[in-house]
Amino acid sequence: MDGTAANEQIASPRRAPSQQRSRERVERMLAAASALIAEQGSDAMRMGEVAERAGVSIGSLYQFFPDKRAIVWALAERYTVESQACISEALRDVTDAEGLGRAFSELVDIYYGLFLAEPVMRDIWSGTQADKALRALELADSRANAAFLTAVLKRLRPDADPVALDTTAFLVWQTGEAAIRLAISVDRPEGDRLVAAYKRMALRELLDP
Amino acid sequence: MDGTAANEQIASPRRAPSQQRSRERVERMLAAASALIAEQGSDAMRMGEVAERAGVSIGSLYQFFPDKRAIVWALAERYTVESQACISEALRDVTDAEGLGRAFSELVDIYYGLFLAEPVMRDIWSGTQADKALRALELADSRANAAFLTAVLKRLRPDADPVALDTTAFLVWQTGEAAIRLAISVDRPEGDRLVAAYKRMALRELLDP
DNA sequence: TTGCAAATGTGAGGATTACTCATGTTTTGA
DNA sequence: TCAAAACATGAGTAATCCTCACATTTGCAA
Repeated sequence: MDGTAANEQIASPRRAPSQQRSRERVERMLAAASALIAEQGSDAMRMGEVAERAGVSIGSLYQFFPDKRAIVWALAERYTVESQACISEALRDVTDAEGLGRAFSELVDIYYGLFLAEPVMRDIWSGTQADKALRALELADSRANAAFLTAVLKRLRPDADPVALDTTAFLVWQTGEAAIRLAISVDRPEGDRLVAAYKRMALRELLDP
Repeated sequence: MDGTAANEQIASPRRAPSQQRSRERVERMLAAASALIAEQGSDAMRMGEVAERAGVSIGSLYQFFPDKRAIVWALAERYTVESQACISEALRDVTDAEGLGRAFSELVDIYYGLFLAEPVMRDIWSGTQADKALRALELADSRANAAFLTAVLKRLRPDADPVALDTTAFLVWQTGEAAIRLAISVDRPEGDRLVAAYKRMALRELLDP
């Protein structure tokens, strides 16, 4: 996993941990950051607090992370990799319209549940769009996820315009993330209704050219 | 990312300008902030720079704006008020499905154009979701805009479940904003395709229960 | 006009925080 | 064994938001 696509702009180089001891310490730093983001949000997260909670010095933090955003970025990348594997698997074996309907619905539920349950993910995807680099990561991630959808669509409709299918998949994915973000920021019952409505709308677009 | 903690919920109130002189100065402050946001983004905007460019002292800035966010908020509110009037007018006279189709398509184009043309708006709506208060404003704004759509839907389908119509309108609006945000962050031709695809998807949902 | 309170204007300085760097400690590998 | 590389430290630096004590201007009643 290179992940250099969105890394161009920031990337002050930092040493990667090569010893067992430092690898464990980096894990503690990430865990501390994750906990703090869950409690207060990434904006309110203080580097000194991360260091203190991880039981390391401020200097050690900067030994492995070039700046504050890099910590959030590292956490975001983990979720990204994890969820991409999940999506790839869910859509791999889809061969017909009904299968797509089932898989898509399931996928939306999984994402919705993930956002509801993971405060860090929630914060990262709804609270760091100000950051150009993270926004680029999100866009690249969204494109990659949409590509799985595109592949399925091409299998279902081999004669359709590939560019149109690509556009549809990208749109469906991006609006899906928006719908879920919306759903988690309102009351639970309304959120559930919104997610259900989104599924209907998106599936119609996916299944009917 | 920001210099100072924003742990407090809402900014403390500040005196509103009551004299002609101060009203003009506040205008200059907002104009300066707008220009700086257009140039560098709201995150990179420095209060000292705003003051200097407006030809006022730092203290004067804080006389009328409790903090940095308040300036961005004030600019955002202007656009909000303006666009709400536009939406209300566009949807007021819709009485049939065809009319809704036309009005909706037009509205999406207007929004798309606005986002493309106004760097400040672009920054505000894609770069301030980190801010809890601004996110709340955006949500309230979205709800208000969706309400215009709901009113139209109720006129077109008086027998349908009002809650379902409400959900549909809210979903369509929110995903529309997401689609447009996506469209302006990719290449122009792809953006145009995405907006067109969104229109198709949303209109199908709006017109067909 | 005059006087005075309220509104407005000012900018040096307080407070916070991301980040650096000189220096000390531990691990590696030959 | 020992030198070099990796790692650890935390006081200090720079940047920035925002305050506050004091100066100036404006509105307005006497």
